[in-house]
Amino acid sequence: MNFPELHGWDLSATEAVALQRELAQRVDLTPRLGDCRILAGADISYNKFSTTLYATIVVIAWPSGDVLETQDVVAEQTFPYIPGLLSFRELPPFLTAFRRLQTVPDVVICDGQGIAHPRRFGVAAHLGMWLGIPTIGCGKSRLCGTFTPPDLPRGSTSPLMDHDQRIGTVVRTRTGINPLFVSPGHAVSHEQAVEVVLMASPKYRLPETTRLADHRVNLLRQQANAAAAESPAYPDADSSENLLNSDTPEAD
DNA sequence: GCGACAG
DNA sequence: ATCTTGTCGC
Repeated sequence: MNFPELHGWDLSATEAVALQRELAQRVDLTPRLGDCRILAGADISYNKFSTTLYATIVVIAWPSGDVLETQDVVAEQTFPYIPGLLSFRELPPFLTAFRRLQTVPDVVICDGQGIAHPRRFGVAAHLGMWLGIPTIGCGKSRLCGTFTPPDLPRGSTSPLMDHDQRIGTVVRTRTGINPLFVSPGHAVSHEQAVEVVLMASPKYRLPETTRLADHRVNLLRQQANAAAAESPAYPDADSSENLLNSDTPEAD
């Protein structure tokens, strides 16, 4: 995919919040979503206490579910996780992966919120503004807003409200299972966002795109861990003590 | 000041 | 998000 640089990423948390307020003004949710035959999912994983991020994009055909393309990226974290500023941590590696993508998806389903965000600029809205294609926020939990739990049957919904404004929809994708938090990211309506998420989640709680990306990104990380254990860049302290100290006199 | 807080 | 075994329920 090809897309222009929207802004730089060398920001403080304060600057990031200011940028969100600025960019949120330009969010355009005018529905421009046509056919949904090519869906994309994106996910990130990392080792606890590590700053290395593993990112994966999975593109699938629908309704066949066939995987059309995947892209993996390993990158160092450039921004920490701060609630409300998730996109500044996750978008840099995602954008690298999307640049390498040969297939242009009809819609991207993101892990996290779209406009259901304190400044109406969650990760899906931010990604959509960069890519210029329809995106949907589909979080497993709530960032902000109030709601009444939807009825138990799959397909039941309940509006996610921030005071008097609707910012998303709480959607039950499996009967009796915890609902998802769905909101428009870019170029989609509330209704379309819900429709797409329900379509992409026929059997499990999470959309197939999210499940596939989640599975693959964890394989990527675990394989990297195994490779690192097999041929470490630097031997661990215990096994290297003798080698490292062989020409170093002991202290008195 | 206190509680909440996507991944 | 990650760590982590078994277990309760449809």
